[in-house]
Amino acid sequence: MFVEKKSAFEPGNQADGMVSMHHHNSRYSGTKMKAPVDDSAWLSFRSSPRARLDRFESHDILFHEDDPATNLYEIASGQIMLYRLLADGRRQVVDILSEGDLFGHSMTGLYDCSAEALMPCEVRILDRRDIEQSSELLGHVNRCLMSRIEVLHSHAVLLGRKSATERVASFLMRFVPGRGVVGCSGPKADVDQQVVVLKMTRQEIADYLGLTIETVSRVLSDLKRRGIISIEKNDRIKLVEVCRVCKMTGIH
Amino acid sequence: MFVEKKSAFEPGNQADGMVSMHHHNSRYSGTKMKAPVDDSAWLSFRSSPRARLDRFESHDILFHEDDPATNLYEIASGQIMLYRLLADGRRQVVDILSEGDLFGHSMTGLYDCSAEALMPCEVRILDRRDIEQSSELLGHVNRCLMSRIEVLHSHAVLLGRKSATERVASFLMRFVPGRGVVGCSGPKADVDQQVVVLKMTRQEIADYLGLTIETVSRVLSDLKRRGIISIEKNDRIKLVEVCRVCKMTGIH
DNA sequence: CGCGGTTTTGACCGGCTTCAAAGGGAGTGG
DNA sequence: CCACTCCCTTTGAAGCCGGTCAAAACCGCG
Repeated sequence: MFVEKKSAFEPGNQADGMVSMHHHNSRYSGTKMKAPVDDSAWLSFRSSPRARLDRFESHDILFHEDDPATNLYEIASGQIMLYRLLADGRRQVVDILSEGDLFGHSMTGLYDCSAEALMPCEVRILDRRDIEQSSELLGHVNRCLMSRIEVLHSHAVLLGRKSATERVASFLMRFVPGRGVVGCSGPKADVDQQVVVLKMTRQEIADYLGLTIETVSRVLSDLKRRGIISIEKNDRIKLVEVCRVCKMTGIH
Repeated sequence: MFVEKKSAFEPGNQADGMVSMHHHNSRYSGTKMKAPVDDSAWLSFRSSPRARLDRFESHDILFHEDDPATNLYEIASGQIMLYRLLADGRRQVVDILSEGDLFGHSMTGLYDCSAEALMPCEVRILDRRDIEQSSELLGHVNRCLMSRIEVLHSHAVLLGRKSATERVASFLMRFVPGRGVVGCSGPKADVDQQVVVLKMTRQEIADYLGLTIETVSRVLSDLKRRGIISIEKNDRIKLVEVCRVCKMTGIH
């Protein structure tokens, strides 16, 4: 079975410029992308019978840190977070993956982090050995890994050098199509609004941003008070003026 | 020209259990490594005339963030740091690379960070197009990228969730062969001592650990006062008891 | 010895965490 | 339909860790 990639602007649920985390494809994340790449070999491989499609519900754990790394996964739909734990229970969410992203690699034979579904997900389970044969497939895996590395670099900057407000602003921008992680292509239309649907609890956001739940909450309240966002329903946050949020990320 | 990988314990400069950053190969970083992998194709490719060997001095900049990503590099000897800057000058060192590590990949056509030599380095300049042909070569690149991702995950935990002391302890352990980044294999001998030679200034260490220069200095002074380390010469730090440092990393 | 750089130390401050309590929303049962 | 519970989120008050600013110490070098 092959699940067609959804556009971030399909009709129906995008009337007011809304976008959910669900629809944002981050595989080749963002705006600066080079020449288009031929991934036809990958497309036919992933839809071949060798790629089993599996389903996970919200908060299902696909694997734990230190489990034997048996599978390689590709997200067909939904979002997965990867996290690590310290011995005393401190948690750091190290990455958030979307449609098209690969995960479950390991150098050591053991997964280096845990993987948890942030929402109902469809996931393809792939066989490493199939991939190792073909340079086209390996090329695709390569590009996915490189993309991950660039995102992890951004995240290191966020965790190491940004203030709480800048972190939250960056986090919100992450879910604005074409303006997240990588770069800002400027306002897209006259109405520079965007509704972001967060499929993460405050605790998960905090663990991703290296903050506490209280700080995340306080920053969001503050942004609301200043009229920069409006919180429509705890997990639905409207960016009243995307550019203003963008300017708070610390990048510009 | 082909530079043989050096053992961390070659005779001569290792008499007192000293190890410099220089001799620590982190390519397949650490202890948990799975089955040995055949990299003969890579070894012969890298020593072919297509791989030009280049030399950089300490603090030479190989490329800047947003430069066109023309080259792919492999470190033959030395260490390179990758960093990103925010608009107001805040810097975050996102990775530190050693012998065997690859860098200079890009999804976007532009480098996503700057690269600076931490010491005199020999670097092989490779051609992407040569690599894209062969699945053996791509497999090697893949493993290097996966290894980077695991290190970046560790670093996210450090930046997001560790105290200043834990960060510095983790940093020091990074340069103890077989006990850094990935895992701790326990004390190696009766004398559990190790001299670490830092080829980074306090500023660079601070920018790597997401701290200020003053905090790094204060933590080191504190560790010295408590007899956990002794600072022989600003860039030569002796870990009096490696296990004690290890226990301060927050991992155990 | 004097100079420029880096590193260390000190004093103070502020942002984020911690601890504690109140608020809100969804689901359940009376 | 409302009361009650549970869990998550928000708000408040206080404390602390690390940042900031400033000065002293150190170190290599001419």
